[in-house]
Amino acid sequence: MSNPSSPRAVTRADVARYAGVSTSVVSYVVHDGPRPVASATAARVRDAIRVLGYRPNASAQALRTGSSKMLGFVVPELDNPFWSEVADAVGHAAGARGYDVLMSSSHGDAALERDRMRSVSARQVDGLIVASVMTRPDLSTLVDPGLPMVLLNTFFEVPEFASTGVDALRGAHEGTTHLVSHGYRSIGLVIGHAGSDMDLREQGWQNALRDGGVQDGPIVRTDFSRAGGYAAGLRMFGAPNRPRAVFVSSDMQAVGVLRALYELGLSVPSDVAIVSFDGTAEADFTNPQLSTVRQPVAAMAAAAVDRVLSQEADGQWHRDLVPAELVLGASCGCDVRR
Amino acid sequence: MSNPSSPRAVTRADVARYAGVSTSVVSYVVHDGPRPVASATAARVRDAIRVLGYRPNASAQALRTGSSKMLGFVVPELDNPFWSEVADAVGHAAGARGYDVLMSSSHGDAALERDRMRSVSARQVDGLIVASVMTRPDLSTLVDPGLPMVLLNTFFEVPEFASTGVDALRGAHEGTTHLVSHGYRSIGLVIGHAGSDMDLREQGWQNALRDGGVQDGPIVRTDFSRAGGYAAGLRMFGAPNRPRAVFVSSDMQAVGVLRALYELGLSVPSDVAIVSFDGTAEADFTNPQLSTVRQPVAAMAAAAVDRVLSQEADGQWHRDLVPAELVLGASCGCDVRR
DNA sequence: CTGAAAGCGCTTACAG
DNA sequence: CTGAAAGCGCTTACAG
Repeated sequence: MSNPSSPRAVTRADVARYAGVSTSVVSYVVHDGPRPVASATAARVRDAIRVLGYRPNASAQALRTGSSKMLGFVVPELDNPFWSEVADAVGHAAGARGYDVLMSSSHGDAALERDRMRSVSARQVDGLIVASVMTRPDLSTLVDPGLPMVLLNTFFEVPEFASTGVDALRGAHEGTTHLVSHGYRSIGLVIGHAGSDMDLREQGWQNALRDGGVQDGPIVRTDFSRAGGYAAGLRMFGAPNRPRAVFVSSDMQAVGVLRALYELGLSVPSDVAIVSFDGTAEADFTNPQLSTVRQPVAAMAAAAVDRVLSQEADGQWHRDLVPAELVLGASCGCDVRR
Repeated sequence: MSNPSSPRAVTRADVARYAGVSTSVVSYVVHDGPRPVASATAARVRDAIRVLGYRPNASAQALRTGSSKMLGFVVPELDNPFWSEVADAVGHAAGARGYDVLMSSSHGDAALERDRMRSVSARQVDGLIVASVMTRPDLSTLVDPGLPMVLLNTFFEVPEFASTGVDALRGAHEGTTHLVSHGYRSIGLVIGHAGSDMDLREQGWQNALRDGGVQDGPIVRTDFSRAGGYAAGLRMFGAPNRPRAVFVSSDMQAVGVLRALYELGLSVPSDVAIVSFDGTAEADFTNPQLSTVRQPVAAMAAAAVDRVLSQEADGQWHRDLVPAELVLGASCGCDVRR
């Protein structure tokens, strides 16, 4: 497919010829081993590399060594701010360790996710990081035996698979407890669709209410999107017995709730107080600024990369649980500048 | 680096052995050519492939054929909503044509961008799509001769390089003219830092004012970010002679301007009307919804992918100019629902 | 219709 | 310290 008239790329043989050495020596210089090279010879080789603009052919290296120095990252949607922050963080963490990242979007579809995992793994990636769209990933058929794999941002421990995720139970508890501490006695929940198990964010909300001696507020289940939050907001706050506050399971949904409240003519936080979950950059710039339970995206990504690069495929598995942190804006009713 | 105890991946030789044919025949079946295979034989091979779970080693294929079926995409920042929408679109467009995408962030740094381009190109990508951080990319030293390359989202024609970009002059003109048509006679500009040339969005704003018989409004130059827009907003609207309306060069900046106006106690659109540029999903959900000049991101990405895949490295170059479209929200003062 | 063989560009054990 | 050679897994021209 590449242009037939294009000049052939510079190979190790060209460098060897130019420097008057064997091809082995070129490799020894490039990798600084495994055999020693006389410094004068090495200097000649380095010169040739510079002059000719030689860079090793990564495909040949991958074929020969069995390692591509690439990681695969399968993500639900790259155009969702939360996921794009995660993708950026994965790219940073991988880059810091000398790895490039092959990113692939599953568009939130389980079948496509499986497809992308297989296709990425055929590219000889050294590891696979998957933000699965499945709540409890059915991964028995997915895994390429011997390919290190880590699930990123799972809210549950997934037996037999390495996984990294936030402590959502604790985070949701903290966010909801904050609303309780403001004195609100009626606190609703807008929550994304989970699988058969109860979402830990819902569990955390419920626990916090009970711990605070507050009755369960209304629940609206919806998509994890701005549009989903908007629909949920109209439903929850268009009703006569609207709650005084709400905990929302993602920033994107909270942005939709804000729009709904705006249209309904309700003010935040004086009519309705909000705490959401994620801590994206977008939440820092809503009006008013969202109080939100921040997922430590950079730490999660780094943990996932480290885990996948150090993984033993010997049946051991680990769960890296990272802590969430409540970041106060003005939407909860706190007396902050914004 | 891969696990030493991991089972060796299935190769073509395993399939051949299992099916009782030569390795050549396996390839013929996989690719449906170039030599014919008896249907009974082909069926046996397909069976073996299925049973063993064989997938061709992409590194070996890339080495042998010179084509990796991968495209490289170098992007300033993956966690910026506009760029993540572009990245998603590039992924879609490439996937539809059978290509995976190696994404790499330059973090807005020209030196790093060069570095990423070189590293991606060493991976035998079949083409390189670059959203350059340079206003007028100095690419003479960057290009890998023979590697098809396309610049994405350049606002200028870049001689000697294939490029794809939006018709920003026309788009900015249309957005500003819309403000003029609302009757506003004082229309400022918040514009990102460009290079030495005048940004076409600034030019379009200026042309529209002059065409409409309106005096030039104040200009504030700032970063292409929410924080940049916020600072610009405080400066432009905290002053006594604030303009009645403003054209903002990106949605992210407009989000920052909205925050500044919120803090200043000014209402949109009754005190200040806004039209911005980009048309990201985030702009659809600000309060009020931003009126914005939408870049057709999917079309741009598709054009860039098509161009890079069809490129002749024969010295010809093209510019694909895609049209922008004004999407009306409520921030301009239009009487729409939101 | 089928198969043996060359060669893509590397790394590295081995011999000198 | 240096180099000739094997082999990673493929594709495809060539021979049968």
